[in-house]
Amino acid sequence: MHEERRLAVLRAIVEDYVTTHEPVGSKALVERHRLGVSPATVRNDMAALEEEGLIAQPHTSAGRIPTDKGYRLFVDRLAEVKPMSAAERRAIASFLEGAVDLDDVIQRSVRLLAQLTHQVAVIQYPTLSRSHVRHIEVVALTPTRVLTVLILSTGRVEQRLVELPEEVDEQQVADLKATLNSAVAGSSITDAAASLAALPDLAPGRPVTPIAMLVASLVEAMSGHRGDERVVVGGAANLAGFGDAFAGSLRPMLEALEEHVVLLKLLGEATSGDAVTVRIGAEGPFEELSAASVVATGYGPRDHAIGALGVVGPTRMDYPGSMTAVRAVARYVSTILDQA
Amino acid sequence: MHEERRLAVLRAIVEDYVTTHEPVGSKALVERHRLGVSPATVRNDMAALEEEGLIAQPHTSAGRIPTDKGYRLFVDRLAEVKPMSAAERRAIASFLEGAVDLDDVIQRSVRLLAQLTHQVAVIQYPTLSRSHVRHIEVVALTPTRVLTVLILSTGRVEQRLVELPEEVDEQQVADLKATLNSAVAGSSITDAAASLAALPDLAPGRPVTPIAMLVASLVEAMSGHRGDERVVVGGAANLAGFGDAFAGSLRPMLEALEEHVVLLKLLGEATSGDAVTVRIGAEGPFEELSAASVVATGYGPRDHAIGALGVVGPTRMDYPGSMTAVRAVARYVSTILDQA
DNA sequence: GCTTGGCACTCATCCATGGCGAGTGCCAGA
DNA sequence: TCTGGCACTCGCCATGGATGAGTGCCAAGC
Repeated sequence: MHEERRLAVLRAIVEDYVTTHEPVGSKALVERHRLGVSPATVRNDMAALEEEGLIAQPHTSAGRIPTDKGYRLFVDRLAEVKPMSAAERRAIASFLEGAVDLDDVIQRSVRLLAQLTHQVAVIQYPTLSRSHVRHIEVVALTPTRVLTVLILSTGRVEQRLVELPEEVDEQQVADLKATLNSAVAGSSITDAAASLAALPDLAPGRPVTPIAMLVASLVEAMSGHRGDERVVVGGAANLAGFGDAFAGSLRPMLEALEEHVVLLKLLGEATSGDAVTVRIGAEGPFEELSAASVVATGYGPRDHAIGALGVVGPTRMDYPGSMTAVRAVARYVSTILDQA
Repeated sequence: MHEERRLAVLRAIVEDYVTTHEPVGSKALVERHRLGVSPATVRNDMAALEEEGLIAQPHTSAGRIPTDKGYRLFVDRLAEVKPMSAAERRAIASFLEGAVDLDDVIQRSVRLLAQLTHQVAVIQYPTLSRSHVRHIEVVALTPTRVLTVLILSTGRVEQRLVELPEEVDEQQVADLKATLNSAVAGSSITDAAASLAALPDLAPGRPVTPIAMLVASLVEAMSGHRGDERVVVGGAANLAGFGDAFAGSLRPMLEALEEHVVLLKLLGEATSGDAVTVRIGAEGPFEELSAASVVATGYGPRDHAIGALGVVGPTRMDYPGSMTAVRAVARYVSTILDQA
């Protein structure tokens, strides 16, 4: 009943399968890992592991491969944190430090993450809901054409062009801008949206319609109607490398990656807490991704994640390595966004 | 020497191969197309076509498939313009008319095009160089932190956050903004960049450094350093459908699609003139895409394309259909951007 | 009671074989 | 110039046996 050794065998199976991509047999196992026992013993352990549903054989006379449940146990209890090499740390820092704006940070991060893990990387833009308003700008381009610009603490900028039914003059615009800023600057975006919704009533003397329209455009921008849906995918080419793992299901995979809604839900799950979340295979509600695992985590200030990032790969991926990379990149992104 | 019939045979071969994806033999050809001659005759014609390098056999006892040269001749001289059905027109219109801003137009268009052609669609954002400046906004967020916003005639908005080494006050900002707008509003972006580059010298009385920095950020934004590189890809999932055509070369394909520089060059070629450009197989300088064809065209006001869009697919694609779809979508995008 | 070597057994993979059939090229006749 | 006929080529597929990796079980040993 050497429970320990059985787990050591499971770990060895996972590690070997992840590197070779081939079912691993008892003999190969004892050769590659110094388990100190004979293949026959390992076979007995394997039988027990199979009984527990942690490993399986693709066909009768083949070696074993881990099941989703096996990977789960591996991730939860067996995986050791893989430290980053100094070289890797430096690579990350130098890769990201040249970024000039938010788009650039996101762009670079997604590439970096894909490159580090050799998998498909996914990054969500900072959520509007967790950020607060830094400034509101209102610009009259023509008397009936006004641009509203919303600048958020995350560095994100949302703008809306509003076509007005009647003219407004410079003074009105300046007044409105002052009113808006004093009302909402500094408050969280949800509070701000609420304050704004109450605003037009407060100024009954002015022509109601244009201002209401402008405020509406801001509220709409704040509600993040479209903004929140932004996700960036990188390293899709790595999908080709997974070849055999996704043999038949390449199309659903690609579709899921284009279907940002799915990705957002996936990343949303990872946003709470600051630990790295691992979703393995068919765990969770996404059938399209039942052959894939997701390693993700939130980024942003401690316990106030404003976005999430992660990687998507075959279930037979290098979990420790991916987790380390995801954690490291999230940390860097957090600090960069913080100081911006 | 029935030159005509030989070409009819070529056309038939292309059409059959495009639909069946299998080498087409002489017998099948006379059955499916009323050529009015026997298989034997067709075989003679085929031999001649092969002699000319327009078709080829994958192996000795197989049917023929068109070569790149064959497709080229088909596209140039044989393809008939395929009219759009009323239903398709309506689908396009309804698909695009709900768009709220530039991002949305691009997003919807790329999806639409992918859906219409069942291929990978690519759209370039409107180029900066062809547009002109509508307005410049300068906002001091804090005394040392200024946001410059550049609003272009295409609806595109570029913003840059500038960190200043010394403080500026409201008045300076307002002055600068007025100066900038009177200097460049309405002029083309290239002219504007030139004017701005000359500006700082014109105001020797003011603290030179902050203003110079702001102007520099605008010039940088205008030069489109990063802005011009924006391309959106849609329908990558359709790659999976090409399966056999790209069997081994799926990875390079995906890489090329992520490598926006390549796509931009590709689309750049199509920007001149308002005809639909077709690049078949290894034509052109992109080895990564030697197994693919590109159908693209510019969009924007007549003879002043401000961007390009198109589809990428296997050489054995439905050229007439793709060309029609690309042309139609480009036209709709042009009108929508024009009225925005 | 756990471990181990031995052994029979299962099956996927590989390769050679041979039949089948699609498709061709050529030729003689209309 | 077209057509039917005919021999020929060659990829595809199903068959079948050899191979070998890997297993499960059992009896003996520590």
